[in-house]
Amino acid sequence: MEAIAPAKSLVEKTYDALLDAICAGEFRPGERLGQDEVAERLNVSRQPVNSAIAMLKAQRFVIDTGRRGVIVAPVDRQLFESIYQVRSAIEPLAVELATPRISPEAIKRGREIVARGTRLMQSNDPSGVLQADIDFHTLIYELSGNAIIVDTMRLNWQHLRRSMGEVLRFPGMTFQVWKEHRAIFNAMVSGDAADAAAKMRSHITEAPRRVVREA
Amino acid sequence: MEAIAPAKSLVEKTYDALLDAICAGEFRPGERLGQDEVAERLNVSRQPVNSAIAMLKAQRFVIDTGRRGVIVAPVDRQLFESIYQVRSAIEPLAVELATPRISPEAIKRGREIVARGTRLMQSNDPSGVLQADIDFHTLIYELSGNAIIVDTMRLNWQHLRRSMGEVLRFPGMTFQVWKEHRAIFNAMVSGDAADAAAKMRSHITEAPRRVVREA
DNA sequence: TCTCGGAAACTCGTATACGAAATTCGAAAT
DNA sequence: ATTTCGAATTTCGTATACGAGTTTCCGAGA
Repeated sequence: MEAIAPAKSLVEKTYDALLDAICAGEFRPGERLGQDEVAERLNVSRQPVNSAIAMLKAQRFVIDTGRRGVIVAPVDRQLFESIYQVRSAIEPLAVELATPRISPEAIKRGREIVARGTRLMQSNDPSGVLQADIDFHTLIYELSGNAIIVDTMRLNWQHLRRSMGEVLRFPGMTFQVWKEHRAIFNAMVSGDAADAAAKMRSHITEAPRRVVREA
Repeated sequence: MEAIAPAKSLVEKTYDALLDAICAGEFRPGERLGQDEVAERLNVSRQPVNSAIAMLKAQRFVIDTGRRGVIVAPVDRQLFESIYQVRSAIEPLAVELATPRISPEAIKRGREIVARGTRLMQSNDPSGVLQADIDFHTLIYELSGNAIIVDTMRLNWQHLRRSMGEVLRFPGMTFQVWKEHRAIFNAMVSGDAADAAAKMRSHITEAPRRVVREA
């Protein structure tokens, strides 16, 4: 029952590869992204690379220097804070919308994610925990039935991956967070949307305080 | 004191032209968008058109048919509702953030927009009123100092333009709305962020009820 | 040694070319 | 008249080519 593979174009593959490389920190902030260089690395012509970079530019992952191509955008504390401000408003909404739409399969999947996150916490696997964090929140976005939330937050999480890659300790990297995830999800399962949303609100509001703060 | 013109590339110009044409309803939903056709119409080669369409695809303004190019996305009531759900969360936040950052020039500009919107209401100019509506909310996004809000809502308003182009009466097309705008802005000017945010919340929550509802 | 000028090399944006997939259209068969 | 099969046409995705603007580099002059 796999959704049919849409046969990605080279532009899409290039975009995905670049975005992932940037967010995983394989390209350093400020580093120049040459089209020839990327094209050779991915074994495509410059044409798909040019298109992909245009999209990354519109999404603030790279910056146009005006003269010779683009550079990887610096990791911006302002952007990080902007995203958390937005999350403080969007996440509780997503929970409200998702709670009455939760399904047995979703419950199963949610519990699996919480268990996985908690387990990876114990085995001290930062990137695994981050992925579980993303998965947990993305599950809620998808359950919300709101396509705008899904799309918007997908991009925002990519930005967050960058910020969190810089510091080893990130908001999801504590036991407290996974206790909160569990509590939020339990409230959702029990159908108490208001309680779940309130728990989510404080979850997000407290999260940035847990990050090491630096200019 | 004009910001220097960034010398837009053909890709950007093509993207802007296509987006505006789609949102203004010049291309009908479901209509095929041929690259050659667009290229000729804008006097550019297919290359910038291809890039621009790739971006529009990622932003849901056009849909890939898989076989021969793309079609203009149908105006989707679900999308409209999703955006209003998001706005119900984002707009009050934007007001909270913007209120303590308001400047004398911003006050001047805000009053000008409200006056213009009210005036165009009276002269029965729907597209002018819509533009004033967009301007009013965009001013608040910009004052919020939150780049994510600015970027996200710019795209969302383009989607809304499409929805509202379908129905002659849209949420901004009533006197009540402009009375509310004025009240919100006055609360912001007086520095009462909580009151302004509350007023904005009900402004957004009530708005969709004012639109003619149709499948 | 340091500065300056200009030529060579690089890199990007855009145009054009090419191959593959899909659609269209017409002719032959029923 | 209708259906079917395949060749011609259309159109896209991607590669390659080209022109313009920048940067780099090196040698001449101070």
